[in-house]
Amino acid sequence: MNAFMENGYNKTSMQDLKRATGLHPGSIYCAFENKKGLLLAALEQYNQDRTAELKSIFTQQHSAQCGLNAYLNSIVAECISDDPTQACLSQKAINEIAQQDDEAQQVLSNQCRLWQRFMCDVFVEIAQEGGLKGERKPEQRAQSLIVGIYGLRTYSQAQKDPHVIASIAKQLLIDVCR
Amino acid sequence: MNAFMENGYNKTSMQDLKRATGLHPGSIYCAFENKKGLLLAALEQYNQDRTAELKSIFTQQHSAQCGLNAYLNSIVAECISDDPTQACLSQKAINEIAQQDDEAQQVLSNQCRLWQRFMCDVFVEIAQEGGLKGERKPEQRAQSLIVGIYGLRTYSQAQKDPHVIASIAKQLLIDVCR
DNA sequence: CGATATCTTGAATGAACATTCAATAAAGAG
DNA sequence: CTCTTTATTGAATGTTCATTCAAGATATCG
Repeated sequence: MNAFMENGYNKTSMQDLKRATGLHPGSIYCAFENKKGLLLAALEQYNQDRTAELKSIFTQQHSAQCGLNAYLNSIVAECISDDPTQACLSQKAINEIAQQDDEAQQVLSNQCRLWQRFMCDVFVEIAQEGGLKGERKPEQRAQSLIVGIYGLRTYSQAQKDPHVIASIAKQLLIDVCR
Repeated sequence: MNAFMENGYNKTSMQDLKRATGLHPGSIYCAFENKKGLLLAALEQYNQDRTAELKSIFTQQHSAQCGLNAYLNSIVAECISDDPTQACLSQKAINEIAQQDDEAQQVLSNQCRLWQRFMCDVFVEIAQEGGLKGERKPEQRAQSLIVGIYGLRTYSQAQKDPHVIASIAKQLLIDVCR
């Protein structure tokens, strides 16, 4: 995961992967068939890790509203960080290889759908807490939120001003709960 | 530009570039020094083309409000398209190499800033037309718009439902003019 | 036309690439 | 302890990569 996050898929050589995994080429090919197989496994693992982290953030807070706020703060922290392993592997993969590889595209598409479903449930909860003003459907709010997060991650690589990133995230929270 | 858009930077070989440009390797190296030089030139050219197109969309409409609407529609059309040359080279480059190469990062950062400045002017115009409800600063609106467009482009590679893409864009327009 | 400068050509280069495989080691079964 | 199965190793493979360069073509100018 870290190797792919740092260099992207195409720039990551088998030698990088050998170093990152501590496995010899033969073992990697035995376990994952080829380089793409290892990527798919990394995407799977990454999604599991992030899903667990996501759920943990929300259960740690005493309301869905606070959860969403904490979640966005954690993303802002990642965007501001200069550590390449704080980037989102899914997003990098979507932009680099979704267009080139159908299998990867499908995995990423499913992961995105699951993420969206989770966020949708969050908005249902926030609605029950009375935290939503308008009458937009939770599905649409979840869509807008995810689009906003994708956008924030891209934007922050071009303009790494912490204050700006934080203020955009704040506005996103407002828009998505309006 | 097309070669880099289709394959990304790292996956594009010198042979691809030879085919795409009609130039022999020696000529490419004579004119652009190396592969990265050609990328930088492509980014420059792409930005010029897109800037001209952007301005043309807005001058073709009789108000900045209509211009923004037409602009978002054109982006939705690109997102929905399956043609890889309709993708945004800047966005692909930001996600693939901004982190890896300082020179490219700086070029992309500048281009983003110029785009944002243009959009900021658009919002000043829309305000004069009375098309904005709240009191957010035009700079912040431009930021949110750009973030939304980046996000839309990423999202559309994972979920290519034309109806969904269009509805997200519609909501983005609403949020950004609120 | 002749001389000088510039541009174009594409084969050659060595490095780096993804992948394979026979040899070796370890683990498991009887 | 022996035999069979499974996992590990890392050098070897052939390919493809970005880059170079001497030779040839074309343009420039007196």
